[in-house]
Amino acid sequence: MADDPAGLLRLLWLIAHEHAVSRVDLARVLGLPQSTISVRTQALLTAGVLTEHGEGRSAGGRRPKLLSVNAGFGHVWAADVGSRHVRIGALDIAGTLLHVDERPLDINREPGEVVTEFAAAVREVAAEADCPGRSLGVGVAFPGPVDVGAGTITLPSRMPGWRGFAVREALREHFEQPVAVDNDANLLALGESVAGSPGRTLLVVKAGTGIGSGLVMAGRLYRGRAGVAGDISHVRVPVAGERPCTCGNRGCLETVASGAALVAQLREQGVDLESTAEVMATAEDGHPAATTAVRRAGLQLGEVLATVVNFSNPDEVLLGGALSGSEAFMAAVRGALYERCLPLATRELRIDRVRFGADAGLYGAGALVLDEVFDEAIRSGR
Amino acid sequence: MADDPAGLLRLLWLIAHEHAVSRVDLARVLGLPQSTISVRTQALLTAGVLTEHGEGRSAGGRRPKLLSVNAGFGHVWAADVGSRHVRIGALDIAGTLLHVDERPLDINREPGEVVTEFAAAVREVAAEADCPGRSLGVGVAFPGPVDVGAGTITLPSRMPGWRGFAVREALREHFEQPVAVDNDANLLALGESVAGSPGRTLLVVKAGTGIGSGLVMAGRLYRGRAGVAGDISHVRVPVAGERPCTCGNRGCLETVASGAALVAQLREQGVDLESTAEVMATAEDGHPAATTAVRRAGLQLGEVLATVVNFSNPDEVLLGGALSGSEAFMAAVRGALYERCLPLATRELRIDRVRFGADAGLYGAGALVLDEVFDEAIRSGR
DNA sequence: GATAGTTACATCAGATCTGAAGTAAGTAGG
DNA sequence: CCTACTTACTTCAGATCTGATGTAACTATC
Repeated sequence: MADDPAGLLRLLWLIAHEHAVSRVDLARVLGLPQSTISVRTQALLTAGVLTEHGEGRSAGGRRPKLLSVNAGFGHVWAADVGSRHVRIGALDIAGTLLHVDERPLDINREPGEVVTEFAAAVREVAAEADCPGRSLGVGVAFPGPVDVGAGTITLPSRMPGWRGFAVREALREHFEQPVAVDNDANLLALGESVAGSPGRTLLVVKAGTGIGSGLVMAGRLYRGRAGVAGDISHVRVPVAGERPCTCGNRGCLETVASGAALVAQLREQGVDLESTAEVMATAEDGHPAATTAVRRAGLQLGEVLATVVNFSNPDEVLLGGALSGSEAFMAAVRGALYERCLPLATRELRIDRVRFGADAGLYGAGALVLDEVFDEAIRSGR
Repeated sequence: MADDPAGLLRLLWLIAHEHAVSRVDLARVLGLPQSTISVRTQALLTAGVLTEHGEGRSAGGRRPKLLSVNAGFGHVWAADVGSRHVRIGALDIAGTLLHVDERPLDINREPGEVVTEFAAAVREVAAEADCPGRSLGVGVAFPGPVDVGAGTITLPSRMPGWRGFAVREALREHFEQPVAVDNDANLLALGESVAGSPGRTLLVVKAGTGIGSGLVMAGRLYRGRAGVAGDISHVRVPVAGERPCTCGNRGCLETVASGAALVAQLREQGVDLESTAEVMATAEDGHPAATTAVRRAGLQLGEVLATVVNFSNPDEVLLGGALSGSEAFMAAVRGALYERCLPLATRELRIDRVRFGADAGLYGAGALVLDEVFDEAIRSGR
């Protein structure tokens, strides 16, 4: 549990999605001894998170007892905060998304106000949705470095005025429930790791308005010393030349391959666009300038990722964020990676989109709170 | 122990170097509970690795029992295999180097022959040296990717004909002792981590004839999926243009910043040189072309490291290998890192040379075997 | 020189995890 | 319907680690 923050959650996920339904299945899929599974499921049964409902078909021996997740136990709220909007969703305790909605939210204001507005938005969505059980916690992904231990925003290049702001405390006051916060790219990575095979090393990249990445090793999210691990947006790339970046430096990847950069580039060329989403829609419509720009962004990102892949040697590279929706973008990234990485590093490397598309961040934010919720549930139910 | 391969070794290191002499000291320095230290020291005392010799000064209470390492328990042999030479050393069980020697060794031949010659060289050195106790094991660092689990050479760009060769087995037959093998950059990293503060994340770079790096997180060496993690030598750098690399690709860092590249560059300019060592000596003598070349190599490496540092966000960046001996090289790397990294990533980042200079690989190779030796000693002495 | 406070170390009980053995409950074949 | 084999799950003992408590041995103070 402690050595795998997503341990119990992955177990529930497997049960809920019928990838594993009996204790033996779980042991096999998770690569853990049956005794360990037996103890853990027992704890979850006692806590009321799991229930048993009858028996399955025999495979030549004793029939397995069928496990299922007790949906009535409750749900959590997850949110993925963007520059202009916030995506809000409810997840059941197995980490499955029950309901999603998107609301406008301007984060370029006084943090306290934003938090209040955010809380109201969540309550609104909650009133509309019909989620089973009571709400157990809230997880939020922010578009910038977060000090997870302290629950504060570290250095918000896209969130001016938020420096050092104690978001977690502010949110807890509004919700009076467990609250967990982290960086959006990290949570993208965490969400994918829960649904993926255990023990694999994942490099998950969020290519949206900004660019970020998260690394999951052996089920653990690696956050680095200052919690800024995974930053690849300020790597110098030759084609960026001397273009100034929000970080104060010049020639960063972000100035040529981020959604924000694409918007700027296309506007320079006289294409009337305002958001990353519009860029993607325009490219999808076959607009030549937009398509070329998206493809170039993929090549640039791929070049940078090649360095990171050679260095960290992951099992999978997963791409999320708005740009990853484009086939041309994905192809460009793949091409650059295969061309520039060592054969040994790419031989069995899986390069793919994140499983949950635009909702991937929500799955991760949900996973982060759920981990706390289960710890609490098991501790108290003993 | 299991979660920190250098656990016992670090403990012994602290005792031997008088950084910690009593159990309470150890607990404080290692950040572990006293009870754990008590149990571990007891096991080491029983195994005969540690001894108690009298008591220390009181600090206002009960006098501490002084611990010391039993040098008579034995020693291990460590080797750092280079392209043309092999560096051979003996380390006591605290991981301290007792004796070093360097011998010529041509690895561009049939692996079996090389191993035989290597074993003979070790025995020669051993005959000359007067090391306390018996030999307990052998650790060897190779200049290429090693499959540590299987004990084989993976893909030896600098060791043609070694592909898949079972070095560990071959060595074990010669020495009839525990043998441990790994990549040289990995062992450089491991060696530094034992002597450094526990729990820190270290990015250790070997800049010699080739370029490699190793990452240590929370005392654990990260080897990646295929055991090729840490490769940064085949990243594309703009100044390398279309220069062909041994990896089959073009424009790699290795073609401009490695010792081999410097030799080639300077020879093109009419400077008569053959080895990386000569390049460094020439630069040290103030030869302008050599100095410029070394400095440029540092800048190139620094640019690439900036990406890796932003991504992995370590506590320390440590440089080893022949090039790191140059002040100009170090300054260039530092400069590039500070210029290109995020302020958050460099704010408390330590950038330095490896503690043990040319012997750093030996410390790591020794640490790797010693870990096995202690496991064995404790298991049998029970 | 009794008392209180400090420091160092040992020991133990509780928690977690896991391998091995045990129990339960089926199928298949005669 | 009895025996042998499978499969599924439980239980238990042993290992490791650690927080809490206990013991030992000293210093300082009145």
